[in-house]
Amino acid sequence: MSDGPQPQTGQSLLFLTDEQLRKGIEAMFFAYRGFTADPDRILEEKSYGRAHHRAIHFIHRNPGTTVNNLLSILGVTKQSLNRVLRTLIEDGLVASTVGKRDKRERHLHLTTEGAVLERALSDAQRDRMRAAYRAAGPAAVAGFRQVLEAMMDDQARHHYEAMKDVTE
Amino acid sequence: MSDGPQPQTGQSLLFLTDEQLRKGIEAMFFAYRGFTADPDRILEEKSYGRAHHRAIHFIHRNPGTTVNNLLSILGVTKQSLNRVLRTLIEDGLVASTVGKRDKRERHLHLTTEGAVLERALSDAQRDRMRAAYRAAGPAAVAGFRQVLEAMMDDQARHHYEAMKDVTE
DNA sequence: GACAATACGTCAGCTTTGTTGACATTCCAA
DNA sequence: TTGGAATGTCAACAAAGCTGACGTATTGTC
Repeated sequence: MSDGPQPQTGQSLLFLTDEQLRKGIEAMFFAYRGFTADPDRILEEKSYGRAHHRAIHFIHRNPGTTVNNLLSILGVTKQSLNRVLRTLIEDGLVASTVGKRDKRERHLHLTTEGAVLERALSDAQRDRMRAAYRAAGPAAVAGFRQVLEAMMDDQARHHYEAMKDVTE
Repeated sequence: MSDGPQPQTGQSLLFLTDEQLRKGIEAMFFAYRGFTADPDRILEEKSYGRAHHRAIHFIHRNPGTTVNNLLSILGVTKQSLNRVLRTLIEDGLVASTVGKRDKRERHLHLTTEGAVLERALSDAQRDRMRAAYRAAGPAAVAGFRQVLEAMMDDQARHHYEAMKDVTE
């Protein structure tokens, strides 16, 4: 209602029609499938799943993170994360060390072997992302990131921003 | 390695660094969670899942589609789709009619009740998408769509484009 | 020192949604 | 007309999410 066709200055609001939004929705669906396809192939060989990938990715990004912190980043229950984490630790990809200051905490790191898998998964996913970025160009990429950030929940955006400035 | 800092003409290739790509990957992950959050809440009340949402969405977009066609759009096995479809048919949201020309085929439509749920889900998802679009602006939206399209598999892009011109 | 709160791990059981394999029906072409 | 291909259904199983309950070690507080 509030977005009726008010004659707008120059740049019209045509990009906010239901039809345009629907296409955006479908683009997200199809693109996300492409986004996960390449790592999925690698994971399948090792009989891991997407959950393992997510854990590995964020442990890599936040080395030494605690289980609780990882939980809130991933937005799953601890039972669910624990199952994944246990297999990764058993398989020697992730190391869990007792906290120095607080001995209740476990700090998570990738082992050398874990870092190898992380690199393989990351490379596969980045290759596709790079091709898409290159095809679309820098201006499109900026817009892409802007829209995605606006689509996040507040909590997710917080995590996202927190990791942003690791290397910036 | 291949994207070392080669001095580029004007517009640098800084947006293709591993770090930038990694942020794009994380943006996709967090944004997709937001993207599905609102419909998920509605679905939970009716004890349906995301798979039901996808089926309803694409049946709405391609009324009269066959099971096989829906299969190739959704990219799952027919057994998986069948379970979802069966509950939707039992619950009276989807109508399945035997094909006239080919009696092996089943043509799928939303019932009135199905269309009501589709609308509710669609509205919820579009609201978030609209807010993100509005916040980012038309230029960003164009870039967003460009990058997503470039990220799709060929087959997905084909389906995406095929549905594009329904109303254009 | 007693006791509540925190961080983590685990067990049991359930749901959704993906998989493979077997099977019925229908169409088409040799 | 008959055998193979295509379409869709049923059965059983696996991955990965969830809730709830409980145990243990540690921390911090009264």
